[in-house]
Amino acid sequence: MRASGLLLPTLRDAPGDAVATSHQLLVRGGFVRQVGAGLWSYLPLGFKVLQRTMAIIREEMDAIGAQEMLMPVMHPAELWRQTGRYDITALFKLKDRVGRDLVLAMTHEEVIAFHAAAEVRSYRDLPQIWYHIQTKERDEPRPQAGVLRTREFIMKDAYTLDRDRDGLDEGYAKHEVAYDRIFTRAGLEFWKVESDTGMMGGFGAHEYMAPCPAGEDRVALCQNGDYAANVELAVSVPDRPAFPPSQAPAEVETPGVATIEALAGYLGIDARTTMKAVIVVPEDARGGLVLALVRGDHRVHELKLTKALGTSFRPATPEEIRDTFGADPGSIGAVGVGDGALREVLVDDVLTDGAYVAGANRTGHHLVGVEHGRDFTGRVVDIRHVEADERCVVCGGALRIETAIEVGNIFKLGTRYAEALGATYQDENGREQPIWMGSYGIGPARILASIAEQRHDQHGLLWPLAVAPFDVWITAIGGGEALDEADRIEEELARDGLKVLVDDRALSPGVRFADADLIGVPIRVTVGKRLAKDGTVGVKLRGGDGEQSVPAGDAVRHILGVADGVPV
RNA sequence: CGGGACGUGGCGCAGCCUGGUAGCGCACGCGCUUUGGGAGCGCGGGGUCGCGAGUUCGAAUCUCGCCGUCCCGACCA
Repeated sequence: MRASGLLLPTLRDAPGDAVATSHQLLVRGGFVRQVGAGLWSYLPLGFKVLQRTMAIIREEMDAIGAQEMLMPVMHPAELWRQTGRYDITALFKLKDRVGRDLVLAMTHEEVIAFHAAAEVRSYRDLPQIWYHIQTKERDEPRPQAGVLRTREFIMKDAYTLDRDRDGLDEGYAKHEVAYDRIFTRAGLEFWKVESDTGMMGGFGAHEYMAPCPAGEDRVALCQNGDYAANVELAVSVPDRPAFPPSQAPAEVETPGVATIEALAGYLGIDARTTMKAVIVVPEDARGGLVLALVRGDHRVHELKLTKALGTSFRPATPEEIRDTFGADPGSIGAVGVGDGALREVLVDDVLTDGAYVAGANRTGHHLVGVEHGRDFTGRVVDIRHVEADERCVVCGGALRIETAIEVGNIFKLGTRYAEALGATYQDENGREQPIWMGSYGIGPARILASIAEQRHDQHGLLWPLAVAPFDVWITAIGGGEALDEADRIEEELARDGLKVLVDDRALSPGVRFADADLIGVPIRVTVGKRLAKDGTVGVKLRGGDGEQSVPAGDAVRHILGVADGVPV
C-alpha cells in the first residue's frame, strides 16, 4: 500500500485536552478521532489495529469451540425488565415512534438467555459457547482517557450455557486458556486477578488487568505471583503491632485530639494500636447510623463497606454524630454506645485481636485497653483497604498495589438470567432445569489503548507485530528508482503475508521518519541514495538500535528473518 | 451528580483584564530550490471568535442564559 493514498493525519501536537499517553499518541498518530464525549471514530490506521486484535480474539475463541454469531444492539425493554436490569442508570433507554420502550444494550445476557430459552431443549443440546463482537452502549457518567472509557465501544462478549455448576466451571476454565493466549499474543503485560461479582452476585469472577498509569483500577499483587486481586475485594495480612498488656478500659484526657495522627502523637503510641471510627448513614429506607471500625492506620474501602451494608451510604454529619454519640467526631468509639442508638456496628476483622485506644464518646477523651468481645461487639467484616507491603494471605510474601486497566473479565453468572427468562432444559430424567450461564468480555479498544500505554517511547508507539497496522514501513527516498525497488520489496513480502506500507509521500525524509516512529510500525526499511551508491537498503527495528545495511537483493530474505525474530 | 477549568482557521496558542471589526507557529495550496531524521525563500487560501439574548455608537473582549469539552471526586450489574 502506498502512503500517498492512505489517510494518515498525523499531528505534531496532541490536542490540548488529551491527558493519557494512549490518548495523545493514538490521536497524534492518526489512529482515532473524537466525535463527542466518549464517542470515537477509528480512522483506517486504527481500524487495522482493531481488526487484527479482533482476529486474534476470534481465532482463540473459535479454538475453544465458541460459535460466533451477531445480536442486535437495540433490545425490547421487556427483556431487561424481566431480569431487573431495566433500572440500571447507565443503560441507554429510548422509545420508538409508537412509544414502545427500547434499550441500547450494554451487554447481551438477556438476549442470550432469550435465545437459549427458545432454542435449547435438552441436556443433549448442552454445553454451548456463543459469542459475538458487537457495539455496546453505556451512559457513562464520565467518559475519560480517550478510548479507554467510552460510551460506545466494541466488545467481544461470550456466554457459556451449561447443565450444572461443573459444566460452568469447565466453560470458565476454557476461557481462562483462551484469554491468556489472546492477551499474550497481543503483546500485553497483564494479570488475571480475582474480582468483585458486583451487586448481582454470581459464583466467582476474574478480571484481566493491563498495568498502565491511565488505568482506573487498583490491584493487589503478591511478589511471588500466587495472589492477585482487585483491591475491591483483596485481602491481606497486616503487620501486627506490639499491644500493651490487657487491662480494663481506662479513660484518658485527649484535649483537642481529633485525628489518629494527633492521638498517636499525643499519647506517644503506635497508630496501629488505635481504632478509627467511621460513622455513615446507609441510603436505604431503613436509615439510621452505622458505626464502622477499622484500625487507626487503615482506610475504609468504600465498595467493601457498601457490600457489607448492602446499600450505598453517605458520611454522617457532625450534627448527626453529636446527636447520637453525645461527643464530637474525633472522640467516637464503640464502647458504651446506648442500645438502639445505632443501626449496627461493623468491626473490621483485624480488630478482633489486640487492645486498642478508641474514642470514649466524650469530647476530648479516649479509652485505653479496648478489646473486642469483652468491651464491645459488632458484626465482624472485611471493610479495610489493602495496602502495599502487607503480607500475602497465601504465602506471606509482600504485596504491592498497581494501577491497571481492565481489558477483559470472566464471570460465573449461575442461573439468574436463565431463571428470569425461562431458559431451561430437560435433564435425563425429564425434569426441567435452569441453564447455568457464564459471561466473558473483552474490550478490543482497551487492548489497543493499553498497548499504547505500555509500549511507547519519546518518538511514538511501538506496536507488537501481531497487531501493528503494518508489519513493514518502507521509506522510499529520491523518487523513481527507489520507489520501484520499494514496490518490488513490498510485492515479495506480501507473498509471505506481510503487510507493507510504502511511504512515497512528497515530504522531506525527516518528516516521514518521524511519522514512521510515531505510528510505530515494527520493521523499518529505508530505500534511498545508498541503493544507487552501493546497492543496499537500510533495515532497522522500531525501538531497536542501529540500522543494518543489506544488499537490495537480500532485503526480502533479511526482512523475513527479522520478522520471525521479532519478540512479541 | 458535586467541585474546577476551558471553548478564537485542521492542531497548538496569543488577543479578553483596560470594547474600536482578529494575530502567531505548525499544517494546507502554488512557484523555485532542497531530498537519509520534523528543509529554505516567495506568493496565497482558510476563522458565524461555541450558541442566544443584553449593555454600548461599536462586543472575541463587559453582563446574563444555554450548549459543548476536559480534569478531580462520586458512579461504574
